[in-house]
Amino acid sequence: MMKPKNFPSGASALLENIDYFHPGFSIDCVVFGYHEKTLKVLLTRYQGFDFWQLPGSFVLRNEDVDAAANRILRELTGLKNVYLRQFHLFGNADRRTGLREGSSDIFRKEYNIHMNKNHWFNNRFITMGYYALVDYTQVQVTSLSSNERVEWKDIHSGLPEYADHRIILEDALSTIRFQLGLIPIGRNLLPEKFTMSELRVLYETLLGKPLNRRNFERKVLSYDFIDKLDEQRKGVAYKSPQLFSFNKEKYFMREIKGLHSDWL
Amino acid sequence: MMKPKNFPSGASALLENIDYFHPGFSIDCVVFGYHEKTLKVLLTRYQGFDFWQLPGSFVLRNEDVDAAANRILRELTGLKNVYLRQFHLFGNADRRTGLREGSSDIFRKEYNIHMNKNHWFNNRFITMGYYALVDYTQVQVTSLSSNERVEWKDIHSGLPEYADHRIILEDALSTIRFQLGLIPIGRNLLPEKFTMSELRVLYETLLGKPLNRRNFERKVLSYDFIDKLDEQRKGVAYKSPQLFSFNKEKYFMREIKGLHSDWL
DNA sequence: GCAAAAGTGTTAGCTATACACCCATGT
DNA sequence: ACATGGGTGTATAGCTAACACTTTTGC
Repeated sequence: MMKPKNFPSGASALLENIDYFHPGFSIDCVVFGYHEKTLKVLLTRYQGFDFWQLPGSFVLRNEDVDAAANRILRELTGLKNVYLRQFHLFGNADRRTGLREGSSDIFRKEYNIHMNKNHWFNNRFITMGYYALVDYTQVQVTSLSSNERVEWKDIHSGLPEYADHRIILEDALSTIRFQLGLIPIGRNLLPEKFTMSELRVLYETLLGKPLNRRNFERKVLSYDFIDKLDEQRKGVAYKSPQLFSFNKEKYFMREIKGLHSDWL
Repeated sequence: MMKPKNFPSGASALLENIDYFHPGFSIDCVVFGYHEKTLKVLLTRYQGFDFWQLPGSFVLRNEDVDAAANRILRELTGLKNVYLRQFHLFGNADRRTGLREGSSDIFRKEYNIHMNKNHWFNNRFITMGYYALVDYTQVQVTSLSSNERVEWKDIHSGLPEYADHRIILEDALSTIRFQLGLIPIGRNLLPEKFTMSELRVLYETLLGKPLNRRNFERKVLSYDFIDKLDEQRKGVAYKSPQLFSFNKEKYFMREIKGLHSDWL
């Protein structure tokens, strides 16, 4: 039962011995990316299962829960220091793990999971929902194990079908939509350098409505966390647009204080 | 190991058999009240322990986590339908339960907890932090068990000393301060009917700064979730002030949409 | 009458919104 | 040349913030 040193950084070890993990608890991650004017989410699919689910994992017995979420993201996308936040705990009494239903006998055999009814693995799971915002262009999608596929799915077409994962995703979505007007969003979803139009279209996509070009620019610049660069985007059609980037310190301050910190 | 019917609505049964509970997981509640222009928090103290802690509990194996939080609040305050929200999951690898350190041998003996190192009770705990906003005047403080004391403590003097409970409380506080400018707060902390001054002083207390009387009233009324009553507070010194109350439907809408739903 | 709190009006300055116009570039 | 997206100016309506004045009440 003692955990070996350096164990495990890859999730292939996930079920090597189920008792290395904190009992009855899991993490589910909703990883958002933005590409070609659409919002994407990373979904995974296990061999032998005919549905997509949110990437998730268990937490090691001696691992911080937040660290476990970061581990999953690193394994999944190759990225460190991802923007990753808790958004909701899903603790319904009838929740089950993703690995036990349908054709999950495969897993039981392969990973030597006992069917003891009193073992935590065969009982209710509490799961913490995390959402992540990542730069689509920087992500290298990697399967956590050989019997798993990971893909970017369009938020409007490919949705997870497993258990309550659809609810978890919806909840993550409404969380970021609510946050949109409260804290700055964009640094994590856009490349380092971006044009004002790209930022605006991102907001339009998330809000689902068109925004006034002129007024958007004025407002977003008034918050003073975006720097105008001495550079333009080349090789595009029509007039070369100005490039901007986020000022990390000022952006970070606004993340903490919120955009409406001056209320009363 | 099977859970008996109707078990337990009182926390005296809490440790009757530790395996009735979801392993390695607990709830901590930060219950805020407002009285005599100060913010208060409910703390508890177990017999044989020389420190105050946040009220908390385990979750029954077949109980929704949110339901468990509501159960604690009901037992503690006598109130149903309390404003109660998740705010953060505390999952550091070195977290321990509140019942094992110091003079906790009392508990081990009394409740027949085995010292088996592999038992979840003797390992790391993940705890979900909930905060509650309650009407101080409606609360009947009740101890969860005979060997426990529960008291309202001033937020600036009496602070919990157990483990990371101070951090959890701080976190709850900064959460409600942040929310203050985003969603309406007050309905749950104030009595049914209140004066504009009482509402303003509540905000001043939470924000820690004085607010302009005239402009506060105009702004808060402009949000249109407060009804002016045909009634005045009687028996107070000086001019009788106008009474107001929250319009439940409109208030509820603003809770969901936020005060800045018109952003862009 | 006076002090204290309540109730209400005014104004200068700022922000939001809508719209207008010109510019640069690839075809 | 012209279509398309980029860059910038402006005028109006509405809101904020600061302050001032009046009213009511208990002592």
